[in-house]
Amino acid sequence: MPKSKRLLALMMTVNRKRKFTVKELAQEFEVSSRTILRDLQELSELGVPLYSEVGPHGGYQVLNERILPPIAFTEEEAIAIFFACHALRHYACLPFKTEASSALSKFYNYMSGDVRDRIDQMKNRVDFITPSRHSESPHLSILLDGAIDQKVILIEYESREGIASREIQPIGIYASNGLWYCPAYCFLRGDIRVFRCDRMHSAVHASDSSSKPIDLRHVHLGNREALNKAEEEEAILHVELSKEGVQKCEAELWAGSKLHFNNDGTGWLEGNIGKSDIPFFAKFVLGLGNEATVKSPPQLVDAMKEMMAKIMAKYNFE
Amino acid sequence: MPKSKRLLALMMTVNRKRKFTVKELAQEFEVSSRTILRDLQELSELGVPLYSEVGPHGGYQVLNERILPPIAFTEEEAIAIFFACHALRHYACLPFKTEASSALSKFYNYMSGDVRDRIDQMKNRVDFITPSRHSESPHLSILLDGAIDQKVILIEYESREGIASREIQPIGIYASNGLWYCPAYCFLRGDIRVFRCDRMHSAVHASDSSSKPIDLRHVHLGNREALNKAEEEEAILHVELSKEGVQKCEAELWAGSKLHFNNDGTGWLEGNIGKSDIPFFAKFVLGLGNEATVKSPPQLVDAMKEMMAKIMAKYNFE
DNA sequence: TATAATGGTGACAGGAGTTGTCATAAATAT
DNA sequence: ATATTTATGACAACTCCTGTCACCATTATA
Repeated sequence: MPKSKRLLALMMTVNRKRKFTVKELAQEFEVSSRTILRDLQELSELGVPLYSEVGPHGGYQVLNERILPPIAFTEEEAIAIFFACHALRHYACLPFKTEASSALSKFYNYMSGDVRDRIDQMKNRVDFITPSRHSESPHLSILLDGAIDQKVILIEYESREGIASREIQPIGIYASNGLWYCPAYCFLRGDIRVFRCDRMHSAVHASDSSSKPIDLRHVHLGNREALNKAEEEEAILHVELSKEGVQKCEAELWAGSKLHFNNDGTGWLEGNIGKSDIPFFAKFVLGLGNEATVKSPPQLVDAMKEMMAKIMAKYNFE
Repeated sequence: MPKSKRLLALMMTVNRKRKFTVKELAQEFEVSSRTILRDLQELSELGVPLYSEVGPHGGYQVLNERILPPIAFTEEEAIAIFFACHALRHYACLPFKTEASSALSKFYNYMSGDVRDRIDQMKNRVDFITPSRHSESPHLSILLDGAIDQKVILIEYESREGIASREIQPIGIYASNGLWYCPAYCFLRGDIRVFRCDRMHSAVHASDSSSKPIDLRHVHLGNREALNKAEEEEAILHVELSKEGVQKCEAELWAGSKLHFNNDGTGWLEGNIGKSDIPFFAKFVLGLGNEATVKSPPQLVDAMKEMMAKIMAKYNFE
């Protein structure tokens, strides 16, 4: 193999096996150790962060960083990647240790001149907005670890009733509307619940004397909904929606599976809801104003009336 | 210069000048044309999409794609980039011609094994969710072009009053909550307005006999708000919020500048609003239920009462 | 139609750069 | 001590890279 090709191949190999010896590579590439040594020095000069230790159990290592081999991106692709990463700046917290901005600036700097110009032109003209949040979610990494490695996490969680300790086994984390959520198996309830990450005052690996992890490897963000136990008494939700009502509902995550469309843009919500969720839906439907008409359950209409009565009362007497 | 280094340098040069002749490069690199020809063939084999035309004014060209030189990313950075791009899959429409998925799969495939494993582990455990929308926004590219090149765009826009033609000069586009918006100077109103891109039934460059572009180069997504003319009669909004109310308001884009916090997590909304926006705020505050108390303006309270009366009526007589 | 500009290919000799071998050194784990 | 491993220099052998030349094909332009 000619040297120019060997160097590129070496670059990939070296990234694959992060630790290796000169001899090993020499055999793999069918050249002498001396040659590999010379090659590694060249890679080093090209920017591959190599580190070596002499002695038994010594050898070469690639530090921290990985070299991405030359990749062909179309201009559009490069720009799409840029703005996707750019969008992450709206998040106060991310589950990755690094800031996305460091990756972004590397990417930007390596881009050829005209793509960079194009990006500069677009920078203030395109954005993916996420509401920026007041509250922080510092425990994302540990929750994600727990989800990947099937570990039990002990959290202090602030719910409406106050702060309490809970043992949970995370299924994953997701950001929606600028807030981080963590669906997890709750050992207290014996079921899957969604927790808001910014309401966790602390989160640690629950190692000693605590609940044993259960097998949730097959449960992930994509399929967790199907697994919710239906313990609670349910009611059938049926709400007719105007066109504007449909558009507002599309913004709601929970509505995804319940929302149906007519051809003219109007639609309706239909599905089972827990009776304990009725206050939530009452507020929501009230916010839709005249764009929604509740057909069922009657309890929901009652809840709305009650809520309106309270509001009325507030403004009449204040 | 040894060949291995020349190839890398050539890769960059070729990306910089997208069109070039063999002779040109031969002089630049101080080698013969024959060598350059051989080198270019090798680059081609390495994946650089080169295209050549013979004859006068012919020469080499790099097609569409650019080669990113080898970049060193830390594992965390690579992962952050991956998930940022991954998040774009929630969007039905993007202003980039390419799908983000093609860039993503390239990126993924070139990644070294263990980073890929790590990503696979995280794939179903981390997500940035954006509500997926029913409506399409096919005119994003043309709007973005208009914003960058200061062009007037003729759109057919569906507002509450029906469909009408309008001439606008876009300032930029942004996605929020899965919907695309386009702040633009509206020649009809003589002011900056925000349009929803999915309500544009068509969008074309307005070339003939139409309004001339005005100079909006200094106006962009970051500063457009300061430039809104305050023509309309305004009212002072003041709404007190419970803790839960604050959290709901944080999700609203418009609330950013109006939302204030108390130390205990409660807060209030304060700021000027146009009187024509009162119906909007009425619905919004109603959706907050008991979590909000309107202090001002009185017209807002009236609007809420009226709305509640309508809703009440609906359920009493149906 | 001729001409010049451009890419494309094959052959070949000379030589630049690459390679393997050997010697030697230094560090370190067992 | 000994084995393992990186590190460096020198030098001959030799690979493969390079330039030159010859020739062809295509195409814009005079």
